[in-house]
Amino acid sequence: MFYSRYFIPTLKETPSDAEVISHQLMLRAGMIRKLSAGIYNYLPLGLRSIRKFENIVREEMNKADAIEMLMPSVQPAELWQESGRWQFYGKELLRFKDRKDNEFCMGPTHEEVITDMVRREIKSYRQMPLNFYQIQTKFRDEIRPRFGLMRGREFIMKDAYSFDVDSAAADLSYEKMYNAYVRIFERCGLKFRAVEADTGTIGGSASHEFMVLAESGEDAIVSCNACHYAANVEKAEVRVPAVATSGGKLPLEKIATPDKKTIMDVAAFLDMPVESTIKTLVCSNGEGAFVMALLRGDHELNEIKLKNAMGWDEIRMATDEEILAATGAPVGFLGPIGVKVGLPVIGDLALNGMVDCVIGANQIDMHYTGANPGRDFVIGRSADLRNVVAGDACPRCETGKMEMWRGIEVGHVFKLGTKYSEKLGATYLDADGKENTIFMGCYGIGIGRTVAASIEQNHDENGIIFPIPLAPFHCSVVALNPGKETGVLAEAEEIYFKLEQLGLEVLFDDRDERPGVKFKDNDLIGIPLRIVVGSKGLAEGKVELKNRKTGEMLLLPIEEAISQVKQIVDMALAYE
RNA sequence: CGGGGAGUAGCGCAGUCUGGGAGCGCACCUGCCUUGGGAGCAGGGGGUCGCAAGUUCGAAUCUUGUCUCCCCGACCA
Repeated sequence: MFYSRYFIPTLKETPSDAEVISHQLMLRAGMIRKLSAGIYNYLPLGLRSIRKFENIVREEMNKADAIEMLMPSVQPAELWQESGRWQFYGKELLRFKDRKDNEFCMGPTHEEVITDMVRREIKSYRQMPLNFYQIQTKFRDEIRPRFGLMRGREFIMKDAYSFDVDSAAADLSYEKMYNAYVRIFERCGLKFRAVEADTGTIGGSASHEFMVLAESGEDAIVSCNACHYAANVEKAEVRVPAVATSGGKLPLEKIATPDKKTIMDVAAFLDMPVESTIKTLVCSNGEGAFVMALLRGDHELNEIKLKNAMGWDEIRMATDEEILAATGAPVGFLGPIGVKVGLPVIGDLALNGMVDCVIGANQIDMHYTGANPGRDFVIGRSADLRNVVAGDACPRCETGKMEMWRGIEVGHVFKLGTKYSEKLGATYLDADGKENTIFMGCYGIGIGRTVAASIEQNHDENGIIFPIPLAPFHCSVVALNPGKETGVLAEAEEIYFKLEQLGLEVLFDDRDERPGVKFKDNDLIGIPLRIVVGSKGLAEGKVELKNRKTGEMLLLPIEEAISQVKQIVDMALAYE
């Protein structure tokens, strides 16, 4: 590609509304431009990277026996009403009507559409297993789009849906996809973790998220430093603590704690370690049900765990007014002793080993000391309710300690079971002629998000450092002073054609610009390898080869520079 | 949806408090010059000051309304 005839509108200054580094660099490198909140134009350079990733995904999906197809982005409301998600999905689903007043939505995902197709076409166990995928534009009317391609409203996604005769067969399909995902992200040269995850609104029995590790990641994840256990903190299990049954020594005593409403204040006021305090939180399912949750003072409530423990669909912290009504006590001094009858009390597992604690007295400006679970108050039930923290013991192995990371969720695989096939009536006849419900799985990869994540993980002060498999071009040829040194331009052009003949994707910087401008642009847009052709080197028959990632710079004979580029690129693209 | 901030040239911003000429840097165009890390000089083009209404002799500036965008939170594959 001749740079002078291409379109790469780079920016010297950082646009003020870009927060994270990948967003800033994609704008500066001329890869994307914003059209509206969370909606972007993919400029030529950005599209090239996106296509690179799409093709890796496509190859690995095909290898894993998934079949490509394409579904519409506009979907009829009827299907969503049938699955029940027309009500459940909320404002995130962009809805509209056509001229005949029929209702439609922009597809945020395609379980309904694919299941509809399958129920019409699949009648026999002989037709399965099946796995359909597509790479397509989705729309989700996010409350707060941000971070450029990382969380857009319109975005490109690869989604796949598997159909199997039973749960065991579905497990195999799931495993195939999981392995394909590992290959995909390994091929891109990204540092990532596959973690156990909550299934959220999609539902289903099990799921893993694929997380690209990056400081700016929106998710907190943990992994064991000894075994393979890794999970999103939303889901990460706590090792059941050994129960100390020694019992409390101190008597229960009510003490005035004027105005001490937070755990830190109370602990400091009473000169007690925070670990000896119990905090009391009240949550609501939003439909009038409440629960009192007890945690060790320094622990953090995991709302998803509590929601799942209660079997609720929704959860939120209760408001101050609701708490007063439900418990009869003001926020800041809540406790389980003498609480209103009928309010369920659930305690975190960590409480089992605690003795002589500080706990709210359910009365303004009062706390109890010497409180002991079991002796002084009853915990209705015990469950894992808290967030895992770094250094916690691994729930799966004996020796491991948990490490914490930030991650960007780029892929998610779900075992759906029969959730959608049942609602939509997707069934088949087995060998005995008996009707059964199809078992499903669904598998997503954020295409644009992965490209953004790769930038988040690979950049320096000069710009993007693309891994070769995702780079818009493998290498560039920079002709120095082409306007004046016509010999240089001709020689550089020849090198450019030779590289292209080797099957390499080359950006030929033939612009009549000063060298500094070209170097800056080349670094900014993240071309992995750069050959500089100048009159001085040419006098000795040499050109300069620079590696964007390592910064290594070599003065080499022309043919050698060409063969080295070829070799480096081939090595980076090889995968097995 | 709650809290905070911002809309002035393609980008980054000043001007607004205290009403009266629409400005600066980068980018762009022309010429000269320069050519290994975003050069220099000279000349030039480009803006309904987000939109609407109001106050005023006069509004980017004051008032009211409205739209959009950004940040934090809640929410969210």
